[in-house]
Amino acid sequence: MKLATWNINSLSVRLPQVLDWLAAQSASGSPIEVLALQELKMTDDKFPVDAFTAAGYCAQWFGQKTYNGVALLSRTPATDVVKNIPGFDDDMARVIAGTVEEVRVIGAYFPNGQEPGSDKFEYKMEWLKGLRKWVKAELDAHPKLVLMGDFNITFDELDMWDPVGLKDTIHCTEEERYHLRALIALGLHDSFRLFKQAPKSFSWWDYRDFAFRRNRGLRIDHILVSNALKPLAQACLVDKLPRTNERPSDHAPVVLTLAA
DNA sequence: ATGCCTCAGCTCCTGAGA
Repeated sequence: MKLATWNINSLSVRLPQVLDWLAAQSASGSPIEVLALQELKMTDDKFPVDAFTAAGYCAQWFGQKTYNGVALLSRTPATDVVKNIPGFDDDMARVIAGTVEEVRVIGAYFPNGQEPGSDKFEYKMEWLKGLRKWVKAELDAHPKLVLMGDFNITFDELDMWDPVGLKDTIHCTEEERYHLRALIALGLHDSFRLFKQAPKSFSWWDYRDFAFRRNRGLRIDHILVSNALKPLAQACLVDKLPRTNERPSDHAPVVLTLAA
């Protein structure tokens, strides 16, 4: 069973690439069972549900005008769908959760935070606290759980192209990483680091300055698995191929393979 | 310190992203 997360930075622009990628994965013999998308940047009425149905996917979505917006695609229907964090008042569409094949899947677009000390950074910290409280309850109810998405946080220097120059900048501050480790402490694991990875492995590269070609990126898109799922994890990879497309998203998809 | 790029929208500039 393959699960993936991808911040596609406008679904209107990237829909053909998403469909191509899903088709290519299926053609390779192991289709993506669940795909979490972030940054749809569209209202719910614009969501291309027919295109995904035709591609063999069920869809749940939670859109918003201009910014944010998340979706959960799955080959079998998702049940018990939740949008945003229960109990956390939020006017941004950032979270969608559902149960697929007995696995609780949470797809999330974490706040960017803009700059340490800013209002947006404070919002990010409050959002992270709200998320943690809810994920703790979700884990109690669903031991087989995956939390994946665009976290907008690096774990450590391995996730940074320039650990010195980017020290304490947004996505790389101690305060953000504290919250990321607190999520891990609930009983989750960074599936990417369960496996040997090439040095300088990233999931996002700035559009500017030929950052992708120079591999100047960050690893900010993650797939966390619960204790119960950890023994089933077989591989976790960043698929950089879609980042070489014409008009790519600035993020690449991350793919986790779980034993059946 | 800023632009470098990309996207959406109150669209020929601005805000935001990361």
